[in-house]
Amino acid sequence: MKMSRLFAPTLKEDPADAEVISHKLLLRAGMIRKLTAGVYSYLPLGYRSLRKVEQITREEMDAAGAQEVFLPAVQPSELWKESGRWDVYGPELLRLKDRHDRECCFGPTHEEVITDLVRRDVRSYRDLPLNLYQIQTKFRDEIRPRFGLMRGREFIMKDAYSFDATEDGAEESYRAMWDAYSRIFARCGLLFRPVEADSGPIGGSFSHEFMVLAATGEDTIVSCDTCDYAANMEKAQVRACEPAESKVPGTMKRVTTPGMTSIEQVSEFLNVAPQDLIKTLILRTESGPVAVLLRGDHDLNEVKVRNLLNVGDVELADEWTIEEVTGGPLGFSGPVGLQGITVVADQTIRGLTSVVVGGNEADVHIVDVNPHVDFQVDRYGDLRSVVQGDPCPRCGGTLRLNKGIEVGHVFKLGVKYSEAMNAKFLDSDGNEKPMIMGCYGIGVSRTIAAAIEQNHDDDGIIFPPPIAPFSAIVTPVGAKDTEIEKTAENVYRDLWAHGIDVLLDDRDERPGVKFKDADLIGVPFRVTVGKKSLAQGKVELRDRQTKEVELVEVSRIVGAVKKGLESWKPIPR
RNA sequence: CGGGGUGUAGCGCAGCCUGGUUAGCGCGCGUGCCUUGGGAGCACGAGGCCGCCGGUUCAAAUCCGGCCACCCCGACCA
Repeated sequence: MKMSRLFAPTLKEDPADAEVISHKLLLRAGMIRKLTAGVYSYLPLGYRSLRKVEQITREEMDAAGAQEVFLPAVQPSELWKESGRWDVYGPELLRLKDRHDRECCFGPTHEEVITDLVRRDVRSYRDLPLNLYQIQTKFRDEIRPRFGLMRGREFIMKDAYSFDATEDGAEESYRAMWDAYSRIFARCGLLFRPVEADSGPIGGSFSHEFMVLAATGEDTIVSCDTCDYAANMEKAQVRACEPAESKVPGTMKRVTTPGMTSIEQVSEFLNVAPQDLIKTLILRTESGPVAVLLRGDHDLNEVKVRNLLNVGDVELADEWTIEEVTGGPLGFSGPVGLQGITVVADQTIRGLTSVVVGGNEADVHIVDVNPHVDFQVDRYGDLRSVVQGDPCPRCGGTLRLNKGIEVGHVFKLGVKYSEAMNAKFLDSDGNEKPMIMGCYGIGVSRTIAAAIEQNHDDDGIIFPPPIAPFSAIVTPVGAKDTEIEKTAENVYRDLWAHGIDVLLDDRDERPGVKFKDADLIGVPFRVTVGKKSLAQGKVELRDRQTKEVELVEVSRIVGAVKKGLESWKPIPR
């Protein structure tokens, strides 16, 4: 492709409405343009990159035994009512009406459609296992789309669905997808980590998220520095700790703490460490209010509370509820003397003695309080979020926190949809059973954004070659010079003939402009054809990632570019 | 949906508070000259429903009201 004909409008300045780096660079590099909030057009460069991610995904999905299909984007409400999600999904589901006033939606996901498809034609265990996937546009009407391709409303997703006759088979399908995903992201040239994720009410450890490591990621990944334990923040377990030896309990005392409502304030005012405070959070749940006790320096993990209490949703209670439940105002809640409310405590509390708690009265805290002596706890559990340096729940090593971007999710669905939608098969024993399902998603467009978040510098994008729109660019520089132009053209044709996606910057621009654009759009290798080196029969090969320049004889440039592309490795930055 | 902010040329912005000739600047775009190893220089030029609707006024980009769009923070996010 010749640059003079390429539709890639690059920008010198950051567009005002872009906040994160991938969004800015995608716009500046002329890869995408916004149509409306959370909805983007892919220009040639953006679409080429997208297609490369798609192609890698296809190859690995096919290799893993999955088959590609293409399902409708517009779906009838009947299917969603059958699965029960029409009423549950909420405003994120884009609902439409056709001319006959029939309700439809634009698919945010395809469990309903695929389950319907499979139940019609799959009757026997002999037809299982089956794994079908598609790459398609999804629409989720997010409350607040942001960050360009990172969280659009319309986006490209690869979604796969597996159907198995047995639990073992379902686990095997899951494993195959897990492996395929690892290969896909590795082949894309990305640094990533599969992490355990909370699987919600279905239970089990059958959910993993694939996280691209990037300092700007929105999600926090917890990983062990000794073993391969890795989980997201919601799921990461805190290693059970031994109860402390019971010291001789002191006698609790009420003290005045005027206006001291936060842990920091109380800690400073009474001159005690936050670790010696207990914070008492009042939560509202569908089965009434609950008091949760945490050590002062720890943070609540709502998912863990939901799982322990087996409730659907929890939220922090408002002032009014707190006053009703504890008798005191917000900021002074404590477990001593609490009546008629379930008290659950993080396991860490078990080991504490002589702590400070709220007095359930304005401007009052209580010091020298001892669990089990001065108050009772109904249930203990792991209720806090992991912090950097916590011991690994598996091996005792040290846990580290890193930022990441979720690009893939593998999930064991079980029989949720097959039962609701009557997707059954006849087993070898003659019994009708629901199929066991799994679903597996990759945010294809988000992967591009994540790749940029992970790989960029001040000059622009540093695309890993497998997903770069073009692998190389030939840049003739210097005054109009027939020999330079001719050599550049020949090198370009040569690279092209050897199957390398190559650009020729044939624009009548000054060298600086060409260099800036090549860097901005992230072409992995640049072949500069200029006067100085050409006098020795050589051209320059520059690595976008390392910025290293190598002088190469014109006749050897194809080999040098190929070698560079093949030996490319992601560098943590 | 709550809080904050912004809509003026393709992009980035000034002008608005304190209404008044022809609405500016930088980049980009076109033409010419010149220049050519990291976003050059000069000259000329094209390009505007000043977000939309209504109101106040002799007069509105500017003041008032309504609406719309977009961005940020929060709640939310297979």
